[in-house]
Amino acid sequence: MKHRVAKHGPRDRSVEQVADRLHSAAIHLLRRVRKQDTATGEGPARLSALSVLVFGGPMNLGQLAAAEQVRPPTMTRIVTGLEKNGLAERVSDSADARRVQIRATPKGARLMQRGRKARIEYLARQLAQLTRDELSTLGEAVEVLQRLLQRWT
Amino acid sequence: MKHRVAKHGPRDRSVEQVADRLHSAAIHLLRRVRKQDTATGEGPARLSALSVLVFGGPMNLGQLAAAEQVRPPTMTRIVTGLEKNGLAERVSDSADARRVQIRATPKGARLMQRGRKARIEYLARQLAQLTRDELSTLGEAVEVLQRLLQRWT
DNA sequence: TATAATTCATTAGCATTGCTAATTAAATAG
DNA sequence: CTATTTAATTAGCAATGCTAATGAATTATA
Repeated sequence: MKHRVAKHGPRDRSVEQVADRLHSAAIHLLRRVRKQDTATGEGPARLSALSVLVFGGPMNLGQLAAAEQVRPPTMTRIVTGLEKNGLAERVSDSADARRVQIRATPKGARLMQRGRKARIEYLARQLAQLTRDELSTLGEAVEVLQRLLQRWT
Repeated sequence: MKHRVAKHGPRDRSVEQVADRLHSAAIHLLRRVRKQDTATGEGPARLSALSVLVFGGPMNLGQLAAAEQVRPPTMTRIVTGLEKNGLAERVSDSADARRVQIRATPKGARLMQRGRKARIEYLARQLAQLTRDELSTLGEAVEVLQRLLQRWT
């Protein structure tokens, strides 16, 4: 027990410190990057859903809602907005008439690629200020995060 | 020139790769953490503004709007909401009657501390799955990010 | 098979949060 | 003393989140 306690105390504090800073950094990072996205003329929810459609392929409304961690009525409205702007379309499911397949249109895919490009280039311009070591650390950390997010409960 | 190009090509691709993944990871991280915050009964904009007040001290509405990167009318409404719930209050500025000082109430400070605690503990529980090395990498990366965000243009 | 229960999407209605334009009140400049 | 500028607010629009209720289709069951 003793060595467990001795290991746990400092470890936990460090974990919480990282957690706190990570949270803060994520907020401030996204707040800045988001401004780039306004150039597309679409809101964040639509862009995020469109991104899932473009990079993940067509899916049902319910699946899309789950992927975006949003309730179905919310996703209904997001998809309606995307459809209105010609970025996605509803396709009726032949097997089950209750379901609706949602898929990105070519226009939607183009907008997504463009927006993604602008966003990443903007971020990359900022990251270019880092030293090679710092960038390398950041790269490793992002991979750690990706793995963590995959098995997140 | 030649060695610059040789260094630049691969470097840029890597920067963009990190940028892309960083963006995605930040989005998904916050999306999950945000759900914890709903337990406070306050929306994200109010919690974020309250956080600035609690940890940064009282300030004018305009300053608060700038700190939160929103327009003054938006902040007016956020402050009104906080005030309605007894979490912050408006204090008239003695020097300049156009200005309004906003400050967190004790209740607001308590809610903030509690919310922050819950949020960080939640995040920390997830981070606790990481190895010591992974956590250390993440810790370093977060510091890199913090420095970068400070000198962000 | 006929009916009951479930599932998927939508509609309706509410609250929050972002914006711009216009307004009000106060301070400052000319 | 008037004109301009500045700080905050009000008014009004759009996007995004929610729950509850509805409609339509599928699946389970009596």
